[in-house]
Amino acid sequence: MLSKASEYAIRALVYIAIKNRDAMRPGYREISREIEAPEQFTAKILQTCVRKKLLLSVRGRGGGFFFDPESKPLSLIEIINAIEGMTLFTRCGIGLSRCSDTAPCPIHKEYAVIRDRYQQLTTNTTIDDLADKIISGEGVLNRITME
Amino acid sequence: MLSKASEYAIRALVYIAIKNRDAMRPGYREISREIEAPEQFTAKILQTCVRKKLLLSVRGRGGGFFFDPESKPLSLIEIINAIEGMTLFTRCGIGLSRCSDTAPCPIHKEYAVIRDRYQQLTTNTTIDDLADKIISGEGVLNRITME
DNA sequence: TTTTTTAAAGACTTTTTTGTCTTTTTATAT
DNA sequence: ATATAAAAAGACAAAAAAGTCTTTAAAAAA
Ligand code: FES
Ligand code: FES
Repeated sequence: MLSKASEYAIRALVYIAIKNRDAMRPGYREISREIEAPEQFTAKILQTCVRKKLLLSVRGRGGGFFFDPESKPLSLIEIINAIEGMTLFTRCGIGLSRCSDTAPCPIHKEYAVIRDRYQQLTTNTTIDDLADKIISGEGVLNRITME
Repeated sequence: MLSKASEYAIRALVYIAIKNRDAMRPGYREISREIEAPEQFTAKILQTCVRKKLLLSVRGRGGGFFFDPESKPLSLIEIINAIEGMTLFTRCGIGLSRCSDTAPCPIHKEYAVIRDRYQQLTTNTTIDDLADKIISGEGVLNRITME
């Protein structure tokens, strides 16, 4: 399971990508409101993303967060790695100090398949992919308007 | 990712199952040593398992932990549920306050497949299955002896 | 009955994660 | 220039998870 920080990061970056398409640069207040995340915690997580070069920001009036239009599509795994590292994808399923093909734990074979599929999913899915789904109405980023 | 407590619980119960086959009832000192887990923390987790009726124990000389030979095979998901609950299997992949098929987040479809496979794995795998693999040499429970 | 061995119980501590608050810096608008 | 609006920075606080310590209860052996 992802950390809350990673979850907030993904939701925030998707929201930013969506607004960027309309040439807008949202601030952390707006972002945190729209993704239902704590304001200052969201700000801190976005700072981390900027420091790790996943995202750009400008300060002062009219400032906010935005993506470099030149940069290549951002995969979810890059965000996860920036926020919490890669342990989710390398750790043993029952907590042995390391995962090993040659000295596997008793669920290694089955667990590794699932863990690898999750890694593939996060590697092959980009922020833009998710933004597309929100725009097309196939998905939502919050639980503000309920069915 | 499982909590450390769940990981220790699974390893501990597998070890107990193995020893029980030789009519032995290990104590938490032995168990924690063999699964490389903190002694008192292991004891606390085993207490929880006993309280939740996953396991039996006897105090005093010659006492220790053991399974009721009458009880049905114990699946990993029952242990996980006892220790940390079911949120791993019900939670939204990007942290929306609830997961929903009708108002899905943008990775719901793909994520739910993986999450459900993990649920199936933990539902269909029993402590005895894992004990079998240790006994047959197909798997290990610690990293004490390394290749 | 006393000693020994074991789990149970619960208070306590430490570490990690999550979250908040205040001040500083930077950019823009007036 | 000054005021305003925004992110950056960093100290701080709260909550959760992980782990430890001490005492109590129970069972069996001596
Ligand atoms: S050794 Fe446990 S998952 Fe690989
Ligand atoms: S709504 Fe996000 S995984 Fe189901």
